[in-house]
Amino acid sequence: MKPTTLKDIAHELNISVATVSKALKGYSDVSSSTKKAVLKMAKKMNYIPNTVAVNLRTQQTKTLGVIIPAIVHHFFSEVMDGIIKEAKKHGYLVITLQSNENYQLEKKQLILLQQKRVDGILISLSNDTPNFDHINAILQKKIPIVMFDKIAKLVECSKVVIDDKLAAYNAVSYLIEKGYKRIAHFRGSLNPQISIDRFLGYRKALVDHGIPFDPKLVYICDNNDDFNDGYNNAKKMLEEHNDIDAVFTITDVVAVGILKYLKENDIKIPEDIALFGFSNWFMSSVITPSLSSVTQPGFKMGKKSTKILIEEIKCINKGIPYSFQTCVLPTSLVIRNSS
Amino acid sequence: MKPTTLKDIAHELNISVATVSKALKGYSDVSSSTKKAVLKMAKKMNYIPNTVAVNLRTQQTKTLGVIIPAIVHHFFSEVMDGIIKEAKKHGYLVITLQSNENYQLEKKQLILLQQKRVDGILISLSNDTPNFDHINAILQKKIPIVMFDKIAKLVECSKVVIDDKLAAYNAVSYLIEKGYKRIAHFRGSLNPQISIDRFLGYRKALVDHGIPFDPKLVYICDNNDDFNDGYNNAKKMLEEHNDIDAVFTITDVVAVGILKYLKENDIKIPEDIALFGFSNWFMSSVITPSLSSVTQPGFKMGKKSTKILIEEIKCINKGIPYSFQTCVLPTSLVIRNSS
DNA sequence: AGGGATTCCGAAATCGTTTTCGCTTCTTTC
DNA sequence: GAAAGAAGCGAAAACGATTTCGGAATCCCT
Repeated sequence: MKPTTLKDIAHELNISVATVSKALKGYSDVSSSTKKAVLKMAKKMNYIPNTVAVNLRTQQTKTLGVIIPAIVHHFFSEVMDGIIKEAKKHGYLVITLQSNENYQLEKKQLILLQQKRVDGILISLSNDTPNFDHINAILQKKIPIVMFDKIAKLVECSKVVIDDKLAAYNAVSYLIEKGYKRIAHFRGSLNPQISIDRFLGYRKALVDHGIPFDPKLVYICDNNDDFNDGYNNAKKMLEEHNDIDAVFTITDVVAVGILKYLKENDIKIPEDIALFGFSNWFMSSVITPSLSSVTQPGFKMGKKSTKILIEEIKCINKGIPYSFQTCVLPTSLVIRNSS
Repeated sequence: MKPTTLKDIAHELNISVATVSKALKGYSDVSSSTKKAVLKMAKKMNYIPNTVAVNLRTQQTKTLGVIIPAIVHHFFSEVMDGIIKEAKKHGYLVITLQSNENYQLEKKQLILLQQKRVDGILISLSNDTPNFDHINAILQKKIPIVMFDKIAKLVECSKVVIDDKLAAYNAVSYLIEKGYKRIAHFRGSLNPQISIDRFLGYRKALVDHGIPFDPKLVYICDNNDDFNDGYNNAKKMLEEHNDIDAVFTITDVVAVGILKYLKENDIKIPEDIALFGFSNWFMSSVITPSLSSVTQPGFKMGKKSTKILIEEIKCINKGIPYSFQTCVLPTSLVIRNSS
């Protein structure tokens, strides 16, 4: 009924627990005959080591904690895939927590992870995280944290990101070079760095190409419902302006919302209004018209973040110092029929 | 540097570890004055209980293990959302593992979860899982397992599913009633129950409506690449038959693959060929033409599975017997422009 | 004042490992 | 044949909590 323990094996073999443990772990001070006997008995009794006990003894859990805003999101599920696969490669398990874009919850989840004594934490910040004391508090306890995607520039830890500003700059520059002149921007919430950076890239592209920046052309999508944010703001935009010829959006789903509204109102894409999304969701390649977008390497981001985190954990275990790194993953433009 | 322990608090207050523990846990045999002092000191020293030690002592981890084929999948990410949220409600954390549709890996992951001493396991089987000994082995150790979506009917444990056969039956019946007569089926791998059931529903609908079942109209999509499976088999189908007027697919992405091929070849949907998908991905509502589909309540499935699992864990802890339940979640047809 | 009840606290066992250190026993060597 | 070295094993401490049980101190009551 109860799982087999070392003690059970030791008792069965009339030897000590210490010897059993050492035999199983390949210590050299165990004769090959007893080692063989232990191995055999362990298999016979279907021994499965109790990780909880091991964790307590070794003071590490071989477990990583992950906090993301939401898992039902193509990008984040790709990141999770990368995290889980890379962690597995190094013998780590991962506990997944969601912040639901909620600061209070994010704080609670961090405490939970500390209780669980995870060896390290991966986090992508929630939209309404106003300060980073909760992150710094953990860092200062020497628990390594790697931030990805939605990061805080001011926090001193390793980070894995894309160059959001540059990517946005390139996308908008492409639109401009294609001849579009009145380009609106559907941005995200005001807080997150990615939202700020993509906006800055948008603005810089305009200015650099001699197009005046008009704040009235910037719409904020911050209801955590990208599709309807896009749809509703598209309506609003068309009521307020009749000269928009392109829209650059914070993410593909917003663009799809716009697309829906435009099609319903017989506005041609890209002839009347062009669209350019961000993140390159699978969906974007199959809708009509297909949506131009910026690739955002979620899987790689997950893998790289995890790799860095595990390296840092290793350093801490060995007591050797390490320095924080910021890894910027490359992006590219995928040009499709919407622009 | 090291996290505060009960011993640290006890030492600081010149009382015993036992008393500190009891004070923190609200035992009645602690005077209110010392309780107050302990609480204060715990806060001052920023005490965070070590779950690993608690787990070892209490012999449970308050952790659930989840094994799914892949997390990068809209349906499974919804399930995960449901699982994580329901688990959190009951104070459980979840460890996510992927089987990559691989039987060997699935087995290994199960062992990992046992090592971790999770209190219960949620699993959706991989496509190429040929037998269920590995599942039964765990069940017989009295570790509760709840299967969802891709289940094994023969395994005796609780299950949460939809009625795949009925849902498929309804979808195909709808097509027939709409006047479609030569209806092909793009099915999944041969192994999984859901794939079998949806096929059976398809066949029964034909037969019940007096349409002969033609095995030549069944195409197998089993390359773990739904989109291209749909695309390539669509090509094949059109080469082999010229009278198909509708296709019912195992999942939406397959249908989207077909859709792509049909559009490339100027075959009108639904005039020439109608399409009916399964799972109702978000994508299906925004592509052109929008895709009819069967709703598959992923979030609910995750929640319900977790709820049942935690109930079973409770029963085990209390030593009261329980019986396995099979919960069949309702589905419905979403009729859109593709049929 | 004496007895019983109550209140409060702590020693110690326990969960299942890992790892150090010391103790035998055996082998080798001159 | 004695000293030195090696080989093999086990006792015990430790990780950080929980919980039982018993003891000491205080209280109340006649």
